[in-house]
Amino acid sequence: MGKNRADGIAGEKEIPCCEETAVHTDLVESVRKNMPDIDILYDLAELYRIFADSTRIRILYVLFEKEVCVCDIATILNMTVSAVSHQLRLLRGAHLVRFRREGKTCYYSLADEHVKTIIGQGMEHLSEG
Amino acid sequence: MGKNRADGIAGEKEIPCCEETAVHTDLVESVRKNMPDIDILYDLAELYRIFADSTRIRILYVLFEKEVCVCDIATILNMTVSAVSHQLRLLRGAHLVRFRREGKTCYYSLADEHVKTIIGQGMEHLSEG
DNA sequence: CATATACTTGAACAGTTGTTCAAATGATTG
DNA sequence: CAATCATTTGAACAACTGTTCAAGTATATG
Repeated sequence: MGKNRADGIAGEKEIPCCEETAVHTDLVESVRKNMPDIDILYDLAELYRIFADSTRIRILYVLFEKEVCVCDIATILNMTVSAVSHQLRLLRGAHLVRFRREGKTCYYSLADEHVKTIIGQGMEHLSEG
Repeated sequence: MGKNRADGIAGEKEIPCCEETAVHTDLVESVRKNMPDIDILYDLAELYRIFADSTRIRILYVLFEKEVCVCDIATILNMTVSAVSHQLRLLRGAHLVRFRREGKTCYYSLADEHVKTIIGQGMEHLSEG
């Protein structure tokens, strides 16, 4: 459901639609040519889903500062270590954060600059709302 | 729940944490200074939630081409008009698409360039995965 | 090896989401 | 104003999400 099942792009020739209007072949073809494969779009949606939670964004903002351990993130954000760990697992799965173990302690840091760019663009969009 | 309730940033002075490690005052202060208000983070998460569905991304890719009516989007993407309309309402609410009525027909188009930038950055992140 | 610490993992629960179906608008035409 | 077309809206349902709680690793230390 939420996940989504692709049905690809339909139609072939001129598709009569809203009577007057019609889906023209060249538009369908353009879309077909420029839209990435559904599997990629699925991964893309999954990537944005990771950003779609303020807890995870707050964790990322902590990591903007420096590399920190799970326990410190929990303390700073006033959350349980367990809740933080669950979220870090998702962030790790999306390759948004890096992971390093030093003795008993696990340190997390930002994976790359895209995180900052994506969040920056989002903030820009909001402020121009 | 999913939505999220902010608890702000905790602590004040040196917070002993993982015994050896400690949350230092300057880190807490840095985070407090650089992290936007929770209400803004909430809006930001809500914005990404809109991108977090491949159906909506497919709709945006159609709009990358040109301004189209609901019915045409439905035809191109092989969806019901109703499903498309529901998603367009969300996209409209996030100011990601613009809306124009001409007689019986409703035309939709991209609101601004941030949409393309955000999707572009996401695609870049994926391809460097 | 027993204990303690730092963290991860799994199950469970309430809350949220996307689609479908049916009914309701809004605008145009006869 | 009745009929039709393009679209929106509301209720309902299954599937998914984030947190909590309890139990499980992994590493270090006595």
